[in-house]
Amino acid sequence: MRWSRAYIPTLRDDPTDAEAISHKLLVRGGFIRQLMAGSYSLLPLGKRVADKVIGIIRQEIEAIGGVEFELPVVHPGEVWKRTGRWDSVGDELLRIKDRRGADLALALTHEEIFTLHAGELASYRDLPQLWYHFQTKFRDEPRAKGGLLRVREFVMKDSYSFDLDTAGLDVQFDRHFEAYKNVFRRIGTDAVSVEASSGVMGGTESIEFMVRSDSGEDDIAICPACDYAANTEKATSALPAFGDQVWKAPPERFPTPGIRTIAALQEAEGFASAPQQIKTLAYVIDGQMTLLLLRGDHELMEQKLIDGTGTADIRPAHPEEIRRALGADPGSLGAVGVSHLPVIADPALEGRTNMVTGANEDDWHLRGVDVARDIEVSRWLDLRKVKAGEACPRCGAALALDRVIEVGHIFKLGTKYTEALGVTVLDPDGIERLVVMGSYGIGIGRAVAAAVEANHDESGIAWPAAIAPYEAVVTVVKADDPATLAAADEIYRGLLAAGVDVIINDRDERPGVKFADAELIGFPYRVTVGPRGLADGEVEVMRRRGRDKSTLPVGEAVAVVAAAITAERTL
RNA sequence: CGGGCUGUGGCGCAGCUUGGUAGCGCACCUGCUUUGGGAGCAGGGGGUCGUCGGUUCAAAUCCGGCCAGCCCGACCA
Repeated sequence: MRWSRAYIPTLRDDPTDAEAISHKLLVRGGFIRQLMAGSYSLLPLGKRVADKVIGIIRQEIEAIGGVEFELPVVHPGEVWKRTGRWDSVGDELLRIKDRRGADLALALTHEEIFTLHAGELASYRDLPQLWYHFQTKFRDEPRAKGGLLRVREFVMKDSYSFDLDTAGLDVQFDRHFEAYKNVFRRIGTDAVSVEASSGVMGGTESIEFMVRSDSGEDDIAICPACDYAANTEKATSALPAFGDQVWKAPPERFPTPGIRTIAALQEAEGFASAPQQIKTLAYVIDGQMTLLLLRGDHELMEQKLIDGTGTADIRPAHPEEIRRALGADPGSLGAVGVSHLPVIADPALEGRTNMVTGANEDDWHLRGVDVARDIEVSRWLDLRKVKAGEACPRCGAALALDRVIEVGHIFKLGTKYTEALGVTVLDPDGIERLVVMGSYGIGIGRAVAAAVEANHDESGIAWPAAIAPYEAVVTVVKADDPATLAAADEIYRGLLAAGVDVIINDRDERPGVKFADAELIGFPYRVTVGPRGLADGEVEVMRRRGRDKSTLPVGEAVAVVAAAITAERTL
């Protein structure tokens, strides 16, 4: 490609609306432009990178037996109604009507439609199957942000496995796990796999692939000593036993005028350190007011509540509701003596005695509470958010918390969708069996952004060769000098002939501008051809990563660069 | 959805308080000089000031509605 014929609109300044590094660099480098909130056009460079990522994913999924489809983006609402997601998903699903008034939905994901097609499977002999495609999804996120990191419209690779039983699903799941590790390594991200919540997808087990970045929106707990790693939506930790002093008497009321917070109570009373308090939260779950109990210094992780109760219909109770149900305002609540409401308690409270909690009367608290004796717990459920430094549940080492970007997610779906849509096959005994499914996604744009987050420096992006928009740039120092241009052109053609994806910067610009653009865009190799070097029969080769330069005889440049790129391409 | 903020040429911004000929830097075009790390000089092109309405002799500027975008939070496969 000749730069003079390409469309590469680079910008000198960061766009004002960008925060994330990948957002700034992708816009400045001329890879993407925003159309509206959460919606980006890929410019030619962005398209080339995305295509290379797609190519790598395609290779890896084909390698584990995947066959490629392409499913529509506009779906009949009826299918989404049959699986129940028309109602359960909410406003994220963009609904439209056609001219006849029929309900349509924009694809949020493609479980429904792939499962529908799987209805043609008839025999166990047809299984296993592994189907995938690259297709646009639209999710009407309330708040898009971070450039390509969190958008409303995006292309995803999603694959779906169909098996006769869970053993088959396990095999396909494990194969995806390996394939995903390969993909993320090849695109230059050091992705870690973590246990995850399955959210509204349903299913029994799921693993997320995470890339560390301050621009991320998820947190993971990761053990430095063993292989434990989990999304904080799911992570747990081992807590040391708390040495409570025994209090034999029944709970005792004591006045706490004006005290409404755990911190204030800890401040006021020596016997009420935060871990000695019971935090009481009032939530409305599926319309039912419920008390949630946590240790005073612990925080609620709402996703655990959703996963544990099996409903996403949860919200904190309003102050009026609380007053009506308990007779006190938040800050003075407790579960002692409460029998008319369900009480869900975190296991960190199990067996604790001599604790402090609200008395359900403003300005009064109770001390000497024995959880087992004084509180009617209807259900124990891990609800707390893990904190950095707590002990790994497997090996006891201190857990670290990292901010990450979710770049891939694989789910064991089971029969949720095949059951809803009636997808069965006959097994060897002629018995009808529900097909067992898995689903596996990678967001292409997010993977590109994550690769930038992981591969950049102060002057721009430093793409891994495998996904760079071009693997090399030939920079013509003096484009209006025929001899220089001719020499550069010869190297350019030589690289093309050697199979290198190369662009020649033949524009009549000052060298500094061309160097800066090359580094901003992040081509892995730069060959600089100028009159000064040519006078000595030399050109300069610079590797983007590390920016180490070397001077080579003109005649050797093609072979050296081609060899270096060939080696890096397959890393 | 709650809170904060912003819409002025392709990009980044000033002008708005105190109404009166729309301005700066970058980018772009022409010429000359320059050319191995974001050149200099000279000349030039380009803007319904987000949008609709109101106030006024007069609105980028004051008032109101709407729209869009950004940030924090809630939310999120």
